[in-house]
Order: sequence, then structure tokens, then C-alpha cells
Amino acid sequence: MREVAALAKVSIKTVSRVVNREAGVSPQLARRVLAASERLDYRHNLTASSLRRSDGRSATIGVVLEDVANPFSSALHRSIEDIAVRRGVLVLAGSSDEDEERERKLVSAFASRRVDGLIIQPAGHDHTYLMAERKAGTAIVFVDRPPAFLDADTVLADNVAGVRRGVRHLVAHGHRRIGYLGDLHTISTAAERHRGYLEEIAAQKIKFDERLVRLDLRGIERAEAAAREMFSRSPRPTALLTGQNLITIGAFRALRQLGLHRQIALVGFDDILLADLLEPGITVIAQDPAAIGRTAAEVLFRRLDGDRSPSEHHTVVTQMITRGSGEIRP
Amino acid sequence: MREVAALAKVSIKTVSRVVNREAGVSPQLARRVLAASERLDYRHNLTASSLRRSDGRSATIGVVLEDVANPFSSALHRSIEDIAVRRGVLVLAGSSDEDEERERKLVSAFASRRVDGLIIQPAGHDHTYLMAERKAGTAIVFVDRPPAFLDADTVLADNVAGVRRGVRHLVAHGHRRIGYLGDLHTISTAAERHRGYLEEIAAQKIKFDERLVRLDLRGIERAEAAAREMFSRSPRPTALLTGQNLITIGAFRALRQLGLHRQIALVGFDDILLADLLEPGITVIAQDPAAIGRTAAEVLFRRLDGDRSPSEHHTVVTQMITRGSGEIRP
DNA sequence: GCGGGAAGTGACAACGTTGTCAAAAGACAA
DNA sequence: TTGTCTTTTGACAACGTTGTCACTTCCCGC
Repeated sequence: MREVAALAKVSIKTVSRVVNREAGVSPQLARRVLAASERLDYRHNLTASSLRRSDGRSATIGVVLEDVANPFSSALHRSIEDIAVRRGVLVLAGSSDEDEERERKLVSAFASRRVDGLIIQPAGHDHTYLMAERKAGTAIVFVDRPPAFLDADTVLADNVAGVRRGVRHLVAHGHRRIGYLGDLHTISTAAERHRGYLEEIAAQKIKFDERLVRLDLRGIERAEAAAREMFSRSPRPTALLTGQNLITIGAFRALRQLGLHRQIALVGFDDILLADLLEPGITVIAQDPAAIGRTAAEVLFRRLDGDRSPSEHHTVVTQMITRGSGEIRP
Repeated sequence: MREVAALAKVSIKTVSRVVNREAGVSPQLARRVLAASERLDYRHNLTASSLRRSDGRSATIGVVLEDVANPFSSALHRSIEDIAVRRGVLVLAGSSDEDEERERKLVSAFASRRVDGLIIQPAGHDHTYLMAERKAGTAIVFVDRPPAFLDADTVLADNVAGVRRGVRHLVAHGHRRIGYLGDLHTISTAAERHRGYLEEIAAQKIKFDERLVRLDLRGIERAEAAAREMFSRSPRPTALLTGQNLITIGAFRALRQLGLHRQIALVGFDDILLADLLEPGITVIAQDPAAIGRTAAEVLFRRLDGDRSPSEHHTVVTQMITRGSGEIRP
């Protein structure tokens, strides 16, 4: 900037004014400055700028996801980015891998880079550590799962209602022995979905049978093994409800191997690409990650624009998509 | 920092030393400083630090991807992140959507935040604009596609060889009329794959028939339409090679609709989740996005560590995975 | 020609750090 | 005790910006 000022024979303050498109610089001077900064290919240093600026904004937000490569998380990421770019805001993204400590470390790394806001798909179970950040002026929005011991904006899916609807759908197709395969019970969405299953089973006056439930299944392989194992014992379920996309895949794989995929009904939570091309197509309770991300980003930016109203809690509804697997009768 | 210094009754320089774990601070002073910064919950400001530091490093890199939500890109992203976190480096990610201008804007936004390095899956066809960045000391690595008019490190897949292998595989199963569905010809990988098809068709002494080729297909829908249209005319191919994952999905969808999925052979470039569960399973030429991302990040960090040797050009080999669809005979 | 106001410009300090260098304190030998 | 050397500490400037405020022009009306 100093060099540009020297070349254009103005003060650096004038260069700053031109760079920031501030009013009150005569057109001819502005042209001279622009030409000089072109010639020296000057690059504005946003970090220095945000250091000095009164609002201290870095035009950067941090996003903590379960895994940037997971289809659900990356869809969130993308829709957040779409809102952010419109405002010239960049996104720092990181994967927590369901690890509380990684979540905290990411947040701390974001904080030391002075992000303006945070969108967190939380792994941890105590978010009091974020109070300091918030006091420092960082806006914080939770997506997919609520925070613990912290009052903050949230954008969640209706997990309980979605699963209950899935169970009702299976019951309506004549099933009474409905199995459930769920993710880590420490993940709040997984706990919610499990609760939805239990509630609807009770509501349907079906006697609960714990032999039809397997929890804490992480990833395709473990879900597949659990499903295979469940079908090796009696009583066998006539239908399965799976609480997460990878679990759905694992369960379908097991059913295929056992040659049961056309006899056992299957409803999965969370949509999967290609689910419609399988035989049978997989009936799912689909979330709308794009809507979740968009809403979260909108809330975040409203906060950054000064909205100080009480915490908002948004619910993005799920939708059942019937494709065949959920309509198999016992 | 000033407040911490005041509370601990030391100079801010001593606080700085403690924060940076510099040697030569007496343990008792260090304890006092730590206690003070704990009490005021002081957060180190990395932007101010990197502004002042002699190396000027921000411990942040920028990654330009086609789309952070695309499975291939997000797998790249994840493997880059894994290398980066080990070094305490954070990742700014953005989607270019195959738009040259968005690519340039992202790079410029990254540059103004003074990222230490860039990993780019390029959309553009002229990367001379990056010379200024590189002169400023930013390390740059290209992934998936090579840069144009710029000499830089690259990590690419063996597109031509992979597609040729796929064509050979189909020929070995008795096919002579092999159709090809490709992505935008402006995308260099798409052009390469198309070239691989043409080369192997020629090498196999098959008479080239342009009626069996459709290019510039973006996304599932257009690929599906193109495949349907191709099968509505004669001559019909007996096998299809599809040049990208969404195109593979579109083609399979069309074949399913036409009831041809067990009669027409299909080999896709790029693996797809669930491809093994379709009937028939889809034979693919699989890339290894994790290896590509890892290699790119390793090269980038070697550059940041001072490696000034000539540009490196890595090729990550593809691998054929046979699952049924590619082994259908005419 | 003068006063008054608007428009344009620049000097300087400050943002939160760290590099440099000098000063203070401590350790040890003579 | 003194002198020398080492260790620990701090004062100050600087990184690349922008906010504040004051100064210089210029224009207009009288």
C-alpha cells in the first residue's frame, strides 16, 4: 500500500480510501491510484484490515461438521457456502469425526483466526466452553443437533416425528415385528430417532422386543454385521427401520446377501443417492440438508447484522419417499 | 494480551513468549502468565500474529473445488484436511461450479486472507493470473486437472489409460459397438477421457461411429436423456462407457427405464457409493480421490517447508472394479 | 475581496502481535 | 568484593491497514 501510494504520489490513506471505495476521492486521483495498484499488482490485506477496522470483522465463518466428506454434512456445507459467498464471506470447514475434543480444537482454531460466526454440527455434550466465544461477539448457530448447556440458535430436523411416521408406515403395511438399527446413542439425533421408534411402537400397542433393536452401529460394516446377526436369530423382524444413511446401506447389503431384500421391508432415515435404482428402491424418511444449511446461514448472518432477539429454534421437516422397500408386506 | 500482562505484572513481550512457548522464560513467571490468561480467558489472535511474524504465515490454506458437496471433491477435501490438521493448518474451501470467474474470485478472496497455500481443482483455462500469487510466496498445487499456461505441481488421475482399459475390457467381452457419454469437453479430464475412448477404439481397429458418442452432458438428467435418445435410434450400441459418476447414474437410470440394464454392458468412470448393490452391480474405473488429495497436500506442505525443486507431476492410478454390468456380453 | 462551507487530502495513532536489542538480574570464578 | 558471562526481562518499533481529525483547496454568495 505504501508503494502504491508512493507511485501514485498520494498518501496511503487515500489509497485505503480508493481500495475501500469510500466516497470523497476525486475521480482523477482514484484513477491514478487504481493504475498504480494495478501496476504493482497490489493485493489488499484483509487480515491487517480487519485488525484495524472498528468492527473487527474478518468476513470469514467457521463450520464444524461431522465429516466434510459425508453426503449429509457436505450438503450442509454447500448450502452454507452459497449464502456466505453472496456476502463476500468465506468458509473455514473442519471435521469433528464425532470427537468432542476435535470439535473444541476446531472451534479454538477458528476463534484464534477471529471468524465472525460459527455453524456447528456438534459432537460434544457440553458447550459451555463456547460462552467465552459468544461473549467475544462470535455468532453461533447449531445445526442437526442441539447444543448442551448453552442457549443458542438451532436448526434441526424433526427426528422423532420422522421416525414415528416411518414406523406407522410399516405398521400400515401389516408389520408388527419391526426391527430398529441405530447409530451411536451418544449422538443426539440418533437418540431422538431411537426415541421416535420406541414411542411409535408403544403408540401402536406393539409389545416392545429388545431383541429387535441394535444400537451404536457406526458405519456400513457394523450395520451390515448387526443386521446379519439379527436375522440369524429368532424372532426375526418382518421389517427394519434404519436410523442413518450408512446404516441403511449396511442393512440393505445384509438383506441382499441373505436373499431377503424382497421379503423384508426396509425404511431408512436420510435419503441416499441411487436409492431409487436399487431393487427394490429404498423407501426413506428424507431430510433436507440444503434447507437446514440455508436456514442456519440465514440466522447466522442476521445475528451478524445485529439481531439480538432471543434464540431461534427452527425445525426442518422430513419427508417420506416411498420407493418399494417400505411397502413390502410380511 | 495487554490485560494479561498487566494482571501478571509482566511486559506484553513476556506474555507473547509464554503464548508461543519460547524458551527462556522462568517457570514461575510462565505460571503466572498462564494463570492470568486463563482468568481473563485470553484468546491468541492469530491474524495479528501472522501480520507481525517474519514468515507471515497464516496457518491456513485455500482449496478450490468443483463443488464441496460433490462426492469426488469432498473426498479430496477430507484427505487434504487430514494432512493439514496435523500441522495445525486450517482449510478454507470454496466451490467453483466449473465457472472460471468463480475460481478467480475464490482465489482472490483466499489471497486477500493471506493463505499460505492453494490447492485448486481448476475450472479455468488460463492460470497466468496465479503468477502474481506465486511470486508473493503462495504455494500452489493443482489436483484432478492440470493448469493452463502455468507451470505448477499437479496431482492427476490417469484418465486416458483408465478409459482405454475400460474400452479394452468391453472389447474383451465381445463388444464392438461401444457408446461413449462424456462430460463438458471444456473440462480437461472429460476431454482426456474422451481421447482415451477414441484412442482405444482406434487401437482395437473398430470403425469409429460418431452416432455412438454424446458429449457435454452435465448432471444426471441430461445424461439420462442422452442415453435414452441414443437407444431410440440405430445403430444401438451393445455397451456404454460413461465418463463421469453422475453420467453413469443417468445412463443406468435410462437403461433401467428401457429394461436394458441386463442386456447392455456398462462401464463407468469414477466409483459410486452403492454401485455394488445395484443389479447388476456397476463395473467402474475407480479413481482414488483420497490418494489424490493426500498427495497434493503433501506436495503443498513440502513446498511450504521450503522445497524449491522443479514442479512435480504425480499420477494416481485408476483401478477397474468389476461388478457385473461391464461383463455383460452382446 | 472576503467569509463561509463543502470537498478533498494527509499526518498520525492505533489494532494485537512479535523481532530486535538493550538492560537488569543472577551465577560463578578469582 | 569485583568482573565476566549467562539468563531473564522489557522498551520500542514494526507488520499493513483504517479511524480521527485537522489542514488545504475550491466554490459560492455577497
